[in-house]
Amino acid sequence: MTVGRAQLSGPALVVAPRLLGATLLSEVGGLRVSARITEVEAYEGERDPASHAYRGPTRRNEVMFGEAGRLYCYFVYGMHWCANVTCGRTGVAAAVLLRSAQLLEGETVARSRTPGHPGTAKLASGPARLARSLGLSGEHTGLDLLAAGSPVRLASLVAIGEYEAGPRVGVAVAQDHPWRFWLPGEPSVSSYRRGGRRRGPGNGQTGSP
DNA sequence: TTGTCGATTGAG
DNA sequence: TCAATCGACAAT
Repeated sequence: MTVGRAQLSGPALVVAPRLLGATLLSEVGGLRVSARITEVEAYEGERDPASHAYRGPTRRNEVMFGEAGRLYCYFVYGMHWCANVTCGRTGVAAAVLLRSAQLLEGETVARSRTPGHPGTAKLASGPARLARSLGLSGEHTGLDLLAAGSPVRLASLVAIGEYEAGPRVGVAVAQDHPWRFWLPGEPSVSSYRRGGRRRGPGNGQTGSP
């Protein structure tokens, strides 16, 4: 199925599951790697406290306020890059974090970019490893994933029969809603980790008296 | 200008 | 369970 911008335009909670099973193609550095998306997370903009766009537009999150179907890469924990697909209408921030994927082509390239010796299924498991395997970083932010000549693009969407949903990984706020979506039974899907700290009084993190 | 914290990962 | 490691952003 060809990817239309309209399919990517809308609330992140609606668009996110549509990306499950889609093929992401990277030709960064002249090296071809493609992967099938198996796990995503939705980040709404100004109404989602966990979103980078929660406090309005800044230099970093600017692309989230643009048209749908662009790449948004951000740097986190002083060492990792993570990749998102923007999805809001122009002026309305929203994005879908690409958390995990199953490699289809370019395993050798992906392995050369990934430290350690992860098994094949884990090469693009977790947002930072996914970005690394596909060679994605800040310089690619803003790329149009739907443009034929783009070095990074969404090659196809697939009609997904079934998926599962749950809380976002490593996010301590807005745990009221299942924002994470994944394909059941896929070995590349990452495991759940609770968010670190909670905000506000009575954070309930005390162990025992 | 300074301080805090993070959409993670891998080791202990 | 914890350290690595640094950019973004809120608070001075």
